[in-house]
Order: sequence, then structure tokens, then C-alpha cells
Amino acid sequence: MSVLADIEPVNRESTAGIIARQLRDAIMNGSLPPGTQLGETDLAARFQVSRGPLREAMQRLVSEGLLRSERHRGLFVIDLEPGDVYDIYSARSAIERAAAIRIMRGGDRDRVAAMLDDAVHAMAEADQQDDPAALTEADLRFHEELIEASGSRRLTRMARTLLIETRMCLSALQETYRKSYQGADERVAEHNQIIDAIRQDDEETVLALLEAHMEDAVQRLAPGTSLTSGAAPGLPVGGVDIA
Amino acid sequence: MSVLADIEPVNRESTAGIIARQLRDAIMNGSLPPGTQLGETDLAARFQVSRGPLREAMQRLVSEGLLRSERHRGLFVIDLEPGDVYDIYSARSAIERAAAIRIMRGGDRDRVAAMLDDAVHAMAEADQQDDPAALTEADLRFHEELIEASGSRRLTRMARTLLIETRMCLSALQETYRKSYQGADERVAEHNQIIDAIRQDDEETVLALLEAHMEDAVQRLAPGTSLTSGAAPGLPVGGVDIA
DNA sequence: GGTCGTATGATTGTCAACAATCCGAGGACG
DNA sequence: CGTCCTCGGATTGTTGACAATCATACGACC
Repeated sequence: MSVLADIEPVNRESTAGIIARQLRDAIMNGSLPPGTQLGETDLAARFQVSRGPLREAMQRLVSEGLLRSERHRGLFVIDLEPGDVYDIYSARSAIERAAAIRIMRGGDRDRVAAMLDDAVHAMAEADQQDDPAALTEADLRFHEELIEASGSRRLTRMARTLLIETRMCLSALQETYRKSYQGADERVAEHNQIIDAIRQDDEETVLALLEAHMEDAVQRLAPGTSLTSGAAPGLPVGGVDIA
Repeated sequence: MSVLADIEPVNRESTAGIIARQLRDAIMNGSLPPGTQLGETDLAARFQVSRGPLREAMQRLVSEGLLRSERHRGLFVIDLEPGDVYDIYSARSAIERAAAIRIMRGGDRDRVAAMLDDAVHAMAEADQQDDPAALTEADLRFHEELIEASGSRRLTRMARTLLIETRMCLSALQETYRKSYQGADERVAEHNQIIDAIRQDDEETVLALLEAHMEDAVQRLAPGTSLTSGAAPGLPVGGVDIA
């Protein structure tokens, strides 16, 4: 870990990449609510770039599923339908489960646990200061770090989109979220249990806790839906989705 | 299922989407081997479009992880490193597990089993005709349909990239693959077992078979590596990957 | 002889203008 | 009165040209 450890990427990020990241952030924090049309001229002026790089960045988000493109109509931020919360959390459950497995079977568990501790401490701190936004942010940071700690490039890439969509769910259903989930203590406790199980090298418990954590979240956000038993409402019971 | 069932998408796909799909196919079937530089002028002439839409399409593949971009240097097809086969199959295992769970808990299992039967029949037919390429294609079609049958947009999108990378692995390690895995009968049998377990509503067995299937594939493609017990060689044991 | 500076060639990154398409309002017609 | 057609405005899709950057090869210098 010398001072010259991370000077290799002299090549700065591509412009499209920078804009794509900014757009992701804007979608994530609600600056671009679901359904918003992204006018190219406006955005290009806002970013102080031409329409070329901007379009390239937007195409990235299209392939990530954060934008939907209607030909000759424009690009829109996706709006989450009722079944999407189930879809998102079911996918997240799969990703985080795989990440946890990799950590438990080949990672430096203590180091990971320490990093996750930081996130949970931030959660507790946000709770004390009664800052629900910071609490949610720290919550997501916990899961993001869990996945990054797996060392899997693909899990990390896939999770990036899912965590953005998670935040979209949370801000879309903010009122429901607040009302039905008052206890931040439980939230902190749930995450601490996961960390403990990681430290104790108890893979089975880690996976069970993660699954329960996801199940809890789904039932809070979409009451009546369940990851573990049965399909989500609105899911086509008799066949495959069209898209 | 009327005759007018699927006439809704009058809007044809965006040009960038078409080119992106063509590029994906080219990468998948080996027309663009790993490490190839994608010259914009050449490709634009080949596709008979300008560089604009082409660049947009390539940015999509960058965000999907199929291309890597070096600023002012060009875009290159990713080349799979030794640890990638572990990464790919670990991610695939997670995705297909989640898809199977969704099918077992809320899908039309018989319908799914029938569709998967078609793929396996194609595998057997390819085996009889001694056509290993067709056999691999049918094999991947099996997994693709399994995931699509889950009805999850996100699982499907994430799997698309993974299946392309899987095919890249197979063609890159074709010699190894051939040598160490002569029995196509086993391959067909393994898939049939999965279908049977789906029909019998035996979720536990389905998941176990899928996991074993992935484990087998990893050990064939990267001997000495294992999904279930321990990390892959070349995986950073002490920390997180750089990228 | 080895190393460094420089010119060249090609490629990527960016931009502004042109063409195609679509939505909405307004009016004509049955 | 309802429907259809038409036109205007705006937006996206596409193009070709210009600017910036980098790799390579060659020659000068130590």
C-alpha cells in the first residue's frame, strides 16, 4: 500500500462514463423522478457538452435498464410498476447471496466484517441524529460493500443497477416506508446479526439472515408480496412476461 | 393468443439497439475474438451507418462489460482472464438459482418443463449428428429459457451478458472442453434430471442439480477451481479487486 | 550503441448542422 | 357534431467535418 499504489489509471474516465455516472446519481437521488423525459438539448446544455457524448451516456443507462427508449419519442426514466419491487428484491437476494457465499468461502471475513461495521455505525449515527436519508444511505452502503467485498466484477456491476432501483423504490414509497417501519433499531440489529455471523464463519446463518432481511424489505415495501412463498401479485401466473 | 397478439410493438428497435445486438452476436460466435480492437471507421462502414449510432451501440456493450474502453486508444473486446470463468459461473449460478426459485414458487412448471424439453431434445439431436456447436447452442438455450421463464426482467437482462461470456469461455477453452468432457450423454442426462425435478415440484432437488451442474462446468473449464468449496485461483484472498 | 526528442499517421473525441419523425392544434368536410 | 386531414412546432436520429490525443518510426544526440 505505498503512496504510488493507485496512480496507474492516468487515463481519466471517458466523458460518456462521467455523464452516465452523473445521470445515475440524479436518478438515484430523485433529481430525475421516474417517468421524466430526458430532453437531449436541455441536458447537453446542463452538462456543458454536446449531444453526442450525452447520447452515448444515455445509451449506457438504457442497456442497464434505468432508461427506456421510445423511438422518435425520447428517453424516459423508468417508472417502477407494482411487480418491480418483487423483481428487484428477488434479484438482489440472489446477488447478495452469491456475494456472501464468495466472502464466506474465500474472502478475508474479518476485514469484510470491519468494513461492514463502519456502515452499520453510520446507520446508528444517522438514527441518533434522526436523519432517515442518511440512514437509508448507510443501509445501502452496507449492501454495496458486501457485494464489492466479494471481489466479483460481475456481481458488482449487476448490483449497481439494482441498488439504484432500490433507492428509487424507497423514495417512491417513502410514505409507506416511513409509516410501516418505524424501528431503526431493528434495522441496525439485523445488519449486526449478519456481521456477527460472518465473523463466526457461520455461512448458513449468514445466508438465512440475508434472505430474511430481503423478505422483510419486500413485505414492507409491497405488503402481501413474498419472496419465499409464492409469486408476486401482478406476476403472470400462466406464462412469461412480454418484454 | 389471437392473431393480433403481438402486433403492438410497431415501433421498431432503435438503430443503436440493432447494432448492439449484432455486435453481441459477433462477440458471441467468435467473429470478434477477445482482445480485438473495434475500429469505428471500419465497423461503421460494415454496418452502413455513421459513427454516431455505432458509438452509441458500443457504449451499451461497455456498460454491459463486453467491451472495455481505453480513452483515446479504442474499444476492445474483453479477454477473459483465468479467474473470470469462476466469476462468470458463480454469477450464473446465482441468477439461475433465483430463476428456478421463481419458477418453482409461482410459475407454470409444466409449461416451463415442456419448453426446456425442446432444448434438451435439440441437444440430443445435435449429439446424434455429432455437431458439438449445435449441442452447445442448445445447452445455452436451455439455460436462457430457464431464466426467461422466470418472468424476471432483471434476471433476464443480467443473464444475457453472462451467457455471452459463457460462450466466449467455451470457444476460448474449446480444446480443453473437448478433451475433458467427452460424454454428451451426461450433459443431456443432467438437464433431463433438472426438468424432472421441476415437473415433480421438488425445489430442493432442482436447486441442488443446478448447483452441481454449474460446479461440474467450472471444474471442467478451470480444473482445480470450485464454486462450492473455496476461492478461485487468482482471486485476491486479502481484499477487493481493483476495478 | 543506447536513449531521447520529434514528425507523422491514424484513431478517437467532439461538435454543429441537416434530415426524418412525431405530437398537438386548427380547420374542412361528411 | 364527430371525424379526418393538414400544418406548425419541437424533438430525436443521423451525418460529415474538425480538433485533440496517442502510437510508431525515424533521426539526433550523448
